[in-house]
Amino acid sequence: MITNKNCIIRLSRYKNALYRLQALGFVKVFSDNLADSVGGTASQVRKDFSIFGISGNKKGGYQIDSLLEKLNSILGKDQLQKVLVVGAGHIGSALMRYRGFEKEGIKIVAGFDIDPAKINRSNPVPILPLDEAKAFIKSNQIRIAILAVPDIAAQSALDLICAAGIKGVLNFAPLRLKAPDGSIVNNVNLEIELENLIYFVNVAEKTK
Amino acid sequence: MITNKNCIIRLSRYKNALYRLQALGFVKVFSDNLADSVGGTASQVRKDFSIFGISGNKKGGYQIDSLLEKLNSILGKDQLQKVLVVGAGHIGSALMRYRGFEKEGIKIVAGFDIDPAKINRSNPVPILPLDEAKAFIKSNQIRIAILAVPDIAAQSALDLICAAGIKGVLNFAPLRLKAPDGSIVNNVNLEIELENLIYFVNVAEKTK
DNA sequence: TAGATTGTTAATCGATTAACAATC
DNA sequence: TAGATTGTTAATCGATTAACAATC
Repeated sequence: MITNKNCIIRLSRYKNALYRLQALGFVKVFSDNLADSVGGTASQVRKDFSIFGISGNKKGGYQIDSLLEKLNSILGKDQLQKVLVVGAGHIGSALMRYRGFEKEGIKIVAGFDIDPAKINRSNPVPILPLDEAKAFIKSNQIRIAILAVPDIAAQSALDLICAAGIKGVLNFAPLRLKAPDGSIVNNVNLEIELENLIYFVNVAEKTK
Repeated sequence: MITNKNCIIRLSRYKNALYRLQALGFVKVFSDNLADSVGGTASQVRKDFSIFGISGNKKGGYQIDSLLEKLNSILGKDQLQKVLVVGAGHIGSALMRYRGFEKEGIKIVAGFDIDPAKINRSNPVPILPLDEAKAFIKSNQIRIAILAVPDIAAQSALDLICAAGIKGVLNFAPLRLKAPDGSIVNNVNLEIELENLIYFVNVAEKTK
């Protein structure tokens, strides 16, 4: 099955839109409606669904509840996803306290840091010494981590957690990391996001 | 000039790579080297440059310092970019304290919140009442903002700051906002980033 | 000069969109 | 039935890559 990142992101958006439609009392949806809700085309909605073998009714559109079941299953949302945060600095701490993940079935189960002053085992999300990460990852079978450590520490922290069993990492350090074999690293680069925004704002300003 | 977001992101990466090469003592660079540093192809490097009329020497590659000058000018890095943060919750506060923007010439000049308890005018980055945002934006001519408020407040906060003169917004609220005319909204959706990662980790697991 | 590298055009690749037969 | 919507194939679009003449 050939799928690109954008396609999967659209599945997430469809899912979110479907929950909103469901909350409004809708029971079924047409590719047309769904396209409007996420800002795409009806063609693309049907195409995306067909890639995953999701089918509707030739005239009646799609049942929202069964569509949600299928999307949730594809997106791995039929089980709670345990995630850990490496780095308890500003960004890492904010993510540990962020409440938005819960409703998506994502639970941050622990944070890790090398700084002894940051350790706090009685926190709602306990902050543990990085030394203990390996054992924790193995015994809790964690596969996903958020990396929010200083640039200089990022590669070694990545290597450490991947060696312990982490398979997917969301990296906030603004540098390109070498993903160990068998692991995936996605990047959130805030500096580059802002630079990008500044570029397009400048362009819009000039062409005005 | 037709440019897509990916192309501009690559320009940022070239810039960052060039600073690293410069720090290592290099004076010139070939499209080949640069491609290696950012994980692209030499063709694409030359193509990207040609889009912006950047030329090198037929045999001698590119002078790093003059190349950096050109990239910095394109990316608007020849002047300090003043940015404000709307929402002084976990994420907003973390961004205000984040030191990584400075080295990119991006300065967070103020935060805004509706909660009187969050107001702190003597903070290194002062946190002001949202009421004052309009006057602040106008008198300081701010064009870029980071939006980190609860979902429910996001659209109205966006409308408010855009009406005051904000042209580009980096939005952290995980919902699709309607950008007022003349303004650009880019989204950082952490829930969707994690969902995406989880999907690809699951796929890798299955196909193994 | 010979060899190497650029700059640009052409070819390829992949993703999106349009079209339409199937069908409820 | 007539009309509307899906599912899929074909066409289009845009971005990336390859190729190569120009040239240092």
